[in-house]
Amino acid sequence: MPHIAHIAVQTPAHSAVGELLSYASEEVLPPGTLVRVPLGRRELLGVVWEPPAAPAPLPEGLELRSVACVLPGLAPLDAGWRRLVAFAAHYYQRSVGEIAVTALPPQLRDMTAEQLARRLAPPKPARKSRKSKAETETEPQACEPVRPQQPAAIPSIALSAEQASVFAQIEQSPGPFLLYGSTGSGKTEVYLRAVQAVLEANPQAQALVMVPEINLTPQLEERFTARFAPLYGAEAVVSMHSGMTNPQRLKSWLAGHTGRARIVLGTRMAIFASLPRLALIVVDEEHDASYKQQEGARYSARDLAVWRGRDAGAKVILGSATPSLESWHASSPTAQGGPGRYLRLAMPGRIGAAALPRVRLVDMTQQPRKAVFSPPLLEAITARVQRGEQSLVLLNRRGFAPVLFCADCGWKSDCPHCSAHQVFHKGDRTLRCHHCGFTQRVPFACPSCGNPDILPLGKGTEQLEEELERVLRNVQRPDGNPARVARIDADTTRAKGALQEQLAAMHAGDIDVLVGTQMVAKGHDFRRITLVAAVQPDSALYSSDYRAPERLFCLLMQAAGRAGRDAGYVAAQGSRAEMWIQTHDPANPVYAALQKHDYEAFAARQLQERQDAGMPPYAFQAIVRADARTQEAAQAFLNAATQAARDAQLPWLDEVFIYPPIPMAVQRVANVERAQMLLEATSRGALLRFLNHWQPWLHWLRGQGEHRTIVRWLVDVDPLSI
DNA sequence: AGCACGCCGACT
DNA sequence: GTCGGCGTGCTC
Repeated sequence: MPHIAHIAVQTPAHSAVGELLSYASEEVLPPGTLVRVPLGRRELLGVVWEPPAAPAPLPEGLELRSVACVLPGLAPLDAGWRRLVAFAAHYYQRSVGEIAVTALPPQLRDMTAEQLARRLAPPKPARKSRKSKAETETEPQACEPVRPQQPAAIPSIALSAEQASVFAQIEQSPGPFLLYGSTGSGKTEVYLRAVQAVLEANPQAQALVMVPEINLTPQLEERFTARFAPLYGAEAVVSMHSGMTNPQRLKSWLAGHTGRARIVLGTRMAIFASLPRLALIVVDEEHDASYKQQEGARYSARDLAVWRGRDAGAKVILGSATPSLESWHASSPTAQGGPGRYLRLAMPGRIGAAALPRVRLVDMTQQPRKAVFSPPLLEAITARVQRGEQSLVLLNRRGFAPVLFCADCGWKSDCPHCSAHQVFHKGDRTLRCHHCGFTQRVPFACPSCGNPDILPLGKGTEQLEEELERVLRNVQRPDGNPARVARIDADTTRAKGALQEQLAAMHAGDIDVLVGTQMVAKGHDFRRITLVAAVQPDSALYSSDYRAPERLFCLLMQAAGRAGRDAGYVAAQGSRAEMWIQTHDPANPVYAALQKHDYEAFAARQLQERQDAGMPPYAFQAIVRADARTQEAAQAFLNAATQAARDAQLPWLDEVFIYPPIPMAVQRVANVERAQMLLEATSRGALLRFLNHWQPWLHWLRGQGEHRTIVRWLVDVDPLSI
């Protein structure tokens, strides 16, 4: 007699198809088993789930179909992984199936049982020669951790007193920890030690180490491989990020799932890795916005890390020089004087006694108008080129100019599909919309009035590079060669390996001045930079987003951290590392705090403001967004959704404040109008429970006649920008 | 979301 | 006469 299996499949987030689908199965399939099931005319990957407490009755007249096959050779995904998936689905308002299937390596989705079996089969020795037999005999079993007879000399560095004290606390207490250490204080060494400790304590333990960006994985991999491959074998360290090919991702995933991988390094997606023996999670640069997924299921890998760690009994270390206000708040003593939820561990010192860079503010209201580079900044850069030191110039805007402009008729290079300008890219003579990708040749004359003299308005990295090349043309390095300027942004690093190549050129000293977007402000360890300049950081101060000052402060602190990382080098040069900021508002408290390198004062001030205004982390938010052909239709949907919640008197509604819908900052993208509505509550639980009750109504509303025109709707819990 | 079926315009 | 446009509807 066949059994009923409840399977999580990737049903679309907003379809009427229910959470778990029921299938017939000859055998009892344990939860976590990976199966392929028929759905309509397709066959999909699914995960067997525990039966729901109250099984929904099958729709009338629907016949149960059978599980097509069980994927062979794979242990079921364990209960910890399933709890994580279930929690994320519940918290971020998605279906279990969507989270479960997207958390698996993509290749698994369209692999047949035979293909997988072949993939899992141990590679057959080509020929049974005596030599190869001898080799396979001495080789350890694939599933056993590779352990040399005698542990190789551990290439670890002696810890500073600060590092040692922090490490001792990580050993002694359960965490979670907020490792608050300034750039260059040696946080990575603490991570390495913490990982080493858990791997030594338990021969099966696994550690997960996350970084915010793909770009940062190679250097991380290098350090972890250098430290741990000699001890546990090269197989023991694997990476997981979206830059890998599908076969690579499958390989890493299998290594984690089977326990062969002891250390998994990756970006936010790695939080969903199957790690049956997880003992430690490290979230480096925990403040970074990249940990929040911005499409599909909008999860925060950092927040999930804390949850997963607690659930799995694994320690969690969140590290940052400029922690998110949420984490800072969570690690502060409570109002009653009790300990915070996180244990804060501070490492204020910079390794090697390198002083933090001196922060210099240039008051742009006192500088020649229209100059991108103030004369004193140019002088400072020039002097550094002449001394053979490197400079880094930061501007968060790609292209040559953000807009083209006709002074005669007022025409601007607006994107025809978005409420945004098309950016002028001089390199390939194009106008490009950074929102929808629409690209055109640059017109020879104003398309509106024929004026041949259309002007670039504002500055992008391309223009900075060009201008620096012009100004530094006659400046010589100590070796007599002319100054060399280079640029790193998404445009110059599109080709595979291009970024690594350019970074190598920077490390080799082939570049004197590097212009870049925030891509280069994060994490890279340039030894010979003694000057970092933010040429136009002000715009973030006038943003409507209340998190903008926090983001700006973090970015500038991090950028400042790029300067003078090699104390010996800076001292030998007889100079001091400097961070230059060109601003029209030098009195702004963000810059004042930066000048003193005083994150704590900045955080205290920001938190006070947040508390006064009743904003996160003192309140909890969600956004409901609707996209439609017209702004009216999008807002009408949101208004109707609010009305439906009121009419139905949904539970918890009283605990939630629903703001009226407003157009998004970029109102139209690719000819779709976008509107959003903010929800606020003083209790996370109330907000969540309300959303869970509301969701079916949003589905239902979508099907009602007048709202059929809606392109999509979505919920963003704990949004990062509003 | 896929992937069907279904009913009307310009082409080998 | 077909190829194909995307509107509507269904999937355990």
